[in-house]
Amino acid sequence: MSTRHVPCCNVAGMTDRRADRTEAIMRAALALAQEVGFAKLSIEAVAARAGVGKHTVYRRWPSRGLLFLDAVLTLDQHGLAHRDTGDIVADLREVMTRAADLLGRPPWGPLYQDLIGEAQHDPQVAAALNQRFIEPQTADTLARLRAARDQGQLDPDFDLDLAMEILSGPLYFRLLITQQPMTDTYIDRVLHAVFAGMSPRPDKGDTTTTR
Amino acid sequence: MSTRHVPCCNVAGMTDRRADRTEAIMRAALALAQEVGFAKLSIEAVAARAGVGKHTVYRRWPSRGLLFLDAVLTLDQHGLAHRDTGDIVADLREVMTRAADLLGRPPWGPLYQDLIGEAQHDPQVAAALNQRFIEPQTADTLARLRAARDQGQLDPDFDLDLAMEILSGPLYFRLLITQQPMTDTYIDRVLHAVFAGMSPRPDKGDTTTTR
DNA sequence: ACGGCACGGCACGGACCGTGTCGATACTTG
DNA sequence: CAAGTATCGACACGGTCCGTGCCGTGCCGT
Repeated sequence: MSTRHVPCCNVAGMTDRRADRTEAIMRAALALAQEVGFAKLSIEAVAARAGVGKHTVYRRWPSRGLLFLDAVLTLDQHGLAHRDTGDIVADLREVMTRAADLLGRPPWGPLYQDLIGEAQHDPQVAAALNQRFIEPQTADTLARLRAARDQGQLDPDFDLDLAMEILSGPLYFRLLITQQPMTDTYIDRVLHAVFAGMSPRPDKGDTTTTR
Repeated sequence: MSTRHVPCCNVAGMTDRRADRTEAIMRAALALAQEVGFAKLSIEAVAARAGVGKHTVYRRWPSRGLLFLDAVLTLDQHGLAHRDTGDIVADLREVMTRAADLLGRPPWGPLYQDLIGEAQHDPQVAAALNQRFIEPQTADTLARLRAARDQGQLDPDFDLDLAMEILSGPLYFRLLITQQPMTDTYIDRVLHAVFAGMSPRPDKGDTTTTR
């Protein structure tokens, strides 16, 4: 009874045959999703591609959406942690640029988009996505903002939570709604808007407009 | 050969039997979607509920997603047009509040959420949603912002496009990602952040934080 | 050597898909 | 009013995929 009844995604520490199948299934799901998109992703096809019986998939994941979530969240999040160079805007810009590159462009962009789409239909996917990706990410951003405020770079009553959502919101709006590209200049515009209005130093820089 | 080959949703001007079926189908789709959600919405069930053959559905809509789009966009958009009372912030707040009520709460909230979710999988739905709802809405917002700038309420180099996306983005972020409610106080915080930083008058008001 | 467990393969009933056919019905045209 | 035509509902079809049950096999620890 060593590794039994582990519901899903407990890759670390599994040296079993079980771990091999789990990884094979996720890899197959990822490859197929890139080829045909999540909408046409079937458990049957994933199992076949992974060289695995359907049961082996169903034993691990209760739904197609949660399998897809696990597969997509294998993406490398290392670049999305904030450094502290002392310059809050530069540090935020670095992560925002990397996030836009990673989540807004192939190969991960369309998958991430599909994942959020599925989260709109399936509450379990939505909850897991928040818990396993969004919340850690926002916590990191908030910590960096709080450090900047403590260092006196931001006004003491700077609204950290709101700033985080104003930094993220427009990027998600572009990704999910208008589906325009998230360019570096756009990120700069957002940063300028937030930190010209809310920081103590009214340092006017570029107001470059794209359109 | 009068009303033939009208692809879809040409309700106005149809007095045919065709119009009756079209409306019956959309009503059935809407009702079923509210009951079981878009994920479990099948053409068969819609046709059965509408008392209609499947062909009658397929003749009008090429996909389940586009049918759902037409059904959802029957919502009443009247309250989402900006007035011009002379106070840009008040006018924006009015529409934002109404939009949050309409699109963020039952009965339309979950449907709108599902619709955006489907847009992530289906480019046709995404394009149509933008063209038929998002773009008119943003155009209206932009027009109101431009009027305010022309009236001298905003700085001449105020970035209108960006402001629009900073006003919308955080609300969509809450609707689609964190799924937190879009409260009136949150709308006020967003408005304050944008118009404290970008308007010529640094009129500090409420910095009410919810959490 | 043995017992248990996860495995792959296979088959099943069921839900929907998208299409085809057919006779009935309503609208258009002359 | 009558002939013609487009659309309709009903039904049937092959196909895909779902989720589950069963069976024989191979790997595992004991």
